[in-house]
Amino acid sequence: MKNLLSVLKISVPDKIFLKDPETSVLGKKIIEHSIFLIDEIGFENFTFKKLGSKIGSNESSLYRYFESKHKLLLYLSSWYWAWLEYQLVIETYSIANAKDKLEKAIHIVTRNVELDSNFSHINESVLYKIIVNESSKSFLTKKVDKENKAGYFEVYKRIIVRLEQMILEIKPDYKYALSLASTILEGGLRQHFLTEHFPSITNYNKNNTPTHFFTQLVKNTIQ
Amino acid sequence: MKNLLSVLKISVPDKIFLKDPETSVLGKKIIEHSIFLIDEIGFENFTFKKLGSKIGSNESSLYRYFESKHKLLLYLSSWYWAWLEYQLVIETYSIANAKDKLEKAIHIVTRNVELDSNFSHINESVLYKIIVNESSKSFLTKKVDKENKAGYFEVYKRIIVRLEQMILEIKPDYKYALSLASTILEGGLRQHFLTEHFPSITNYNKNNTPTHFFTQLVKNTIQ
DNA sequence: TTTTTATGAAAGCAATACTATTATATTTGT
DNA sequence: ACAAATATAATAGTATTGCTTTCATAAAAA
Repeated sequence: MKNLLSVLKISVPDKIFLKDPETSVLGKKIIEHSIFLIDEIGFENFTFKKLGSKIGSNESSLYRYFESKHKLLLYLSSWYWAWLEYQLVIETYSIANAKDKLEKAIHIVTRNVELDSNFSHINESVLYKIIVNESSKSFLTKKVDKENKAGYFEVYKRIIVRLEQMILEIKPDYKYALSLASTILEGGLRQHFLTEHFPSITNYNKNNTPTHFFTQLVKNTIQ
Repeated sequence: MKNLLSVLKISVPDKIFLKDPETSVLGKKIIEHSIFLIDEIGFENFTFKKLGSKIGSNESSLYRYFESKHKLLLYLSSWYWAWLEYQLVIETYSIANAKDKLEKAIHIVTRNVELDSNFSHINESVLYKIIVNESSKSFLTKKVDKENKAGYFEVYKRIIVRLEQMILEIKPDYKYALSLASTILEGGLRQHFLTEHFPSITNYNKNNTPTHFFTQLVKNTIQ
C-alpha cells in the first residue's frame, strides 16, 4: 500500500485550488502545516496569516494557492476522502465473499486512523482528527448547492455509492442502501467525536468500538 | 400540547445568556428574528449588527443578552432540544407497550418539523432548519469540553439518555443503546440535510422517509 | 419622585479576510 | 549565458467582523 501510494497521486477536484499545491515546495508546506495548525487552534481561529508565519511565508503567497480558507478545508476533505477510497478499494478488492467484503469496508470507514503511513507530507492521523472535528463545516454552508454542482463533493459521494453497491450485493432489494451507507460513514465520524467529547453518551471502550456497533447494526439489518 | 406549552416555559441552561431573552420584548425579538436571519444568510454571515438593524435595535443592546453569536446558537439549540424533549415526553407518556413507545419516539426525533405550533414567538419549523444546518457548529469548536462542563449540552444529552432507556426497556442486554440513540438523533438530522442538498446519495421520497429507515434499522437490531 | 434598570447612539479597536501593487528571486527556454 | 517568464515576498490598503466602552436618555420600580 505504501509503495503503491508513492507512485499514485491522490487526486482532488481541480477547481478547488487556484494552483495545485502538489506542484511546489511551498504548496506542500501549506498542506502539511495547515493540517497541524487547524488541528491545534481549530478552523474558526485558523487564518492564512498565522499559517504564513508558521511556515515563513507571506500571507499573499498562500492566496495564490487557495482563494479562501474554506477552499483549503474542501481540499483537505477531498484529499482525505480520496485517500479513504483508495484504502477501501485496495483492501476489499480481493475479497470474493460479499459479506466479508462489506464487513471489511465498514471496518475501514469507521476505524480510528491512528497511524501516519508516512508516504507523503500529509499526516493522515492528524488529518483524520480534522475530518472528525471540522469536515462537516465544508458543506454546512450557504454555498453547498453551488459547490456541489461544481463537483467539489464527488469523491465523498463516490465512497457512499461504493458502500451502497456492497450492501446491494448482499441484499439487492434493500430500499435504503444509500441511507445506510451515509449513516455508516458519517455516523462513524460522529461516534468518534462523541467518544472524545461526550463520553457519557457513548458505550465505547477497548472491546466495544464504533466499528463493532456499525458492523452489528448492518448485519442485523440486511441479513 | 399547544395549551400546555402556553403555561410551561421551555427552559434553557441559564449560563448561556447574560440576560434571559424571555424576560423582555427586545429579548423575544432577538430570538424570533435571529432564527429568520440565520436561516436566510447562514450562521457564518450572521452578525449582531445585521440583526440589530433588522429589528431596529442597536448592536450593543444585543450584546447585553448574549456575549457572542456562538452563545446565541447554543441558546437556540438548547431551546430546540428542550422543545423536542417536551414532545417526546408528552407523546410517549401514555404508551404502555415498550415497542410502540420506542417506535413513536423514533418518529418524533427523526421527523421533519414542517409546522409552526404558533404558541410563541419562536417558529419551530424554521428553527428546525437551523438545527439541521447549523447546530453541529455549536459543539464542533475548541471550546466544546469547557462548555460541556458548564452544562450547555445537558438537554441534548438528556434526550439521548431517554432514548437509551426506551431501547433498554426492549433489550436490556444491548451493549450499544447510547450509540444507537445518538445515531438515530444525529443521523435523522443528517439524513434530512442530505435529502435537501445531496439527494443523489439518499433513497428518500414520499413513501420512504428517514423515519422509516431508522425505524426498520432499530427493529432489526433490537428485536 | 427618586433611583434603578434598560436601551440607544456613537466611537473605538484589534483582528479577519481578503486585494492590489511593486519588488525581488528563481526557474526555464533559447 | 541571458532574457523572459514565473513564483514568491514585502508592504500597504480596505471593508467587515466581533466585539468593548462611554455617555445619554427613556422607561419601570421603589
